[in-house]
Amino acid sequence: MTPIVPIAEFANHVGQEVTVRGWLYNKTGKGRLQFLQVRDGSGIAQCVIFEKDVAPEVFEAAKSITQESSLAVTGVVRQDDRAPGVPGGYELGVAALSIIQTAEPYPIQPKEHGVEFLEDNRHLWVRSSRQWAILRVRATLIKIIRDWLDGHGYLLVDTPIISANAGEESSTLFGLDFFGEQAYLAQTGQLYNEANIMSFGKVYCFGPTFRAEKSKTRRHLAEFWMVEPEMAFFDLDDLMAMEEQFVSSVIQTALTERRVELEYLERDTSRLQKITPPFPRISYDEALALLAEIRENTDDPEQKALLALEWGSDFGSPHETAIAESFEKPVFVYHYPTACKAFYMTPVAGRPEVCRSVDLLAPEGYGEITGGSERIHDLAILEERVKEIGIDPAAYNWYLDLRRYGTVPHAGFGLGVERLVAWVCGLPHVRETVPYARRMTRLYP
RNA sequence: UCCUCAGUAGCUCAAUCGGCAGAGCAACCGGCUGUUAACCGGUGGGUUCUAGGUUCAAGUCCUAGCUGAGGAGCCA
Repeated sequence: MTPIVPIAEFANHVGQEVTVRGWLYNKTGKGRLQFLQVRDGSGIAQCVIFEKDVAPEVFEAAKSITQESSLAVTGVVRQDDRAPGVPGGYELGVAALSIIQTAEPYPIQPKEHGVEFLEDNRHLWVRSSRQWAILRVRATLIKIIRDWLDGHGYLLVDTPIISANAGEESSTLFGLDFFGEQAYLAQTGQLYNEANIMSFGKVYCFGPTFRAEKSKTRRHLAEFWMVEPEMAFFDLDDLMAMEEQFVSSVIQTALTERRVELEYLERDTSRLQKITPPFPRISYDEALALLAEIRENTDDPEQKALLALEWGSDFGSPHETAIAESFEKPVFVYHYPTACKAFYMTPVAGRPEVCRSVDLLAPEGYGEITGGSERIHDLAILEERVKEIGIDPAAYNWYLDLRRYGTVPHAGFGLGVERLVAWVCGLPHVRETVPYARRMTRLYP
């Protein structure tokens, strides 16, 4: 028996006879010479079959094998610069071939397809090398995020996905029947994080979150993954300092660990390499002034209209993009108007119309990548805010309790995994950043 | 919810002024010893999104609907 070797490790097996088990990704023939591109999950390798080198039935099988048939090939690994693949540069000189199953005509070809067709066939599309590369980057980013937090004193504390809190924005929640009671799929684990920091100091939750918003844009999913760190004894400055270390480190590590995949995706990583601390920081007021300046300098009347904004409104997508494009690195925008942020964000002392919140806007049009704030830790102020917003204090009794029993200043933020993956991979749409996207128009497969 | 655009072969698309439904790829058959989404020759493949309407004649024009895409709002 020859050893079964992952394609990714071909470089360590040059001159040795090995077996690869996998699927036929693509095939081209030149008469008495056949090229099979075989993928095994770790990579894609070209397997070369000369008619004179193998038994007639093996060559016949190689000629007639269909795309995505499952197979095992045995042969000697050799270095050859002409060999395509991932990582490429090595190929297999085939001595034996066995077909496990001959695939029926495969719907996805190595060519352009429409997005609806591809999403209908997502269960097959995940095999495509581009999707394979993206999902490997995604898995690595998640691992790096967790490694960084675990290595910096944060404890993973899971928060519930089924939640009773109607709270802030019930229109954007997915409802469900919980043994006769109205329940909702979680939008955030943050309120539970605030309880957990009083036990563990620094925590994070990492899981799927759900928004029933009828959003149809390249940045929105109905089900998306979010990591939410929350820290006791953190103020807004601590928060920004932590975020820039965290985000920079995650990106730099991903560039190293997934170099091959990002190269395959033809991602220009030069801009990502510049993502190092410190990040620029501007206030909401300064951001408004910056937008006004950008409006002054543009001749495009459409752009002028899009960028119009009055004090007190939250930024839309065009504003975020324009602000972010003014900087090479991600930019922090802090002190947003209290009215356009969540009720639990701390008002600025002496200026309660703005709050101690901060969003991180990614460059290259990827928009808001994190959103966070210093939370209200004073019971009286929080009770007042609850009253102002008009939500039922009874439903938040446990949350208010946290301010009754040893409250401390604290802060936290949420980072959207899909937007991070899209940014790192340079993708135009978040639909490709998650294995099975759930969007307003997409529930199957 | 609003704005814009689109729907023709398995896939990606064409079809002039309203006048016989087309190509490439895929599939199938044949050829080719270094292909990179190979190439060359051949074969089969259609409820033109749906329902009405106008017309001698509708993929094309009109009305309504369905589905999708991009954007806005909202957000990570």
